[in-house]
Amino acid sequence: MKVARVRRSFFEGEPLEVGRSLIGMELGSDLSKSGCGGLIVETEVYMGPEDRASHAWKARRTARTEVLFGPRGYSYVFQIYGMHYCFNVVSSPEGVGEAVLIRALEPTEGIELMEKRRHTYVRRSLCSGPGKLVRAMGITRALNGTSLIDTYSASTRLYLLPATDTAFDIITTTRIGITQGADLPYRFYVKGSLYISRK
DNA sequence: GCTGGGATCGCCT
DNA sequence: GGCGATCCCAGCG
Repeated sequence: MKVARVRRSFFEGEPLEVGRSLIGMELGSDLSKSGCGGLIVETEVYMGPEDRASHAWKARRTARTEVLFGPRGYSYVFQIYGMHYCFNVVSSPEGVGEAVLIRALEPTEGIELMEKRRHTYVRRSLCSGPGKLVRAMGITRALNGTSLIDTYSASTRLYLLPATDTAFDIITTTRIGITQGADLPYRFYVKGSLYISRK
């Protein structure tokens, strides 16, 4: 049983530091009594109203982004390109809208289940992208607004565990797939990892 | 009310 | 490397 989840205070740091600190942590899901998860090897930070790439740009709120403007430590899951989903963790206090996008995992648990969900046995491709890891982990829009901190209960089925192995270097670079704010160094990944979405 | 673009992925050449 | 799939929402009228 996973119990040592991260605490709310983890998300109270400076946004870019939170994004960087998530590297090496374990993200897991325990859905339908079948756990799976992996080590976070790639993240991107989306700032609040001032970040043109952020859904919180101009502090515009919609039904879709409501969770993004909620309290820290909750999952923000949204659909992209009509067919994929992205998973974020809200890292700002209520009303601000900063979040960290989880972009890639090194698979560690429930590999067979993730292979089944992804229809591939290629380990390095299982979770090497935001849409891929969401599919592999069984994360759906139903998990939008799920707490990732402190308590573990029947309704909180996603968890984050502190990094156990921190013997890696982190590369800081620009975010992927955006046009606005494309020059900002808000992306982090594990140097040399086989499991990142792109160099 | 219509149109175009988006924090993607997998298949094609 | 290029492209289509396919939904949400912003911008325009």
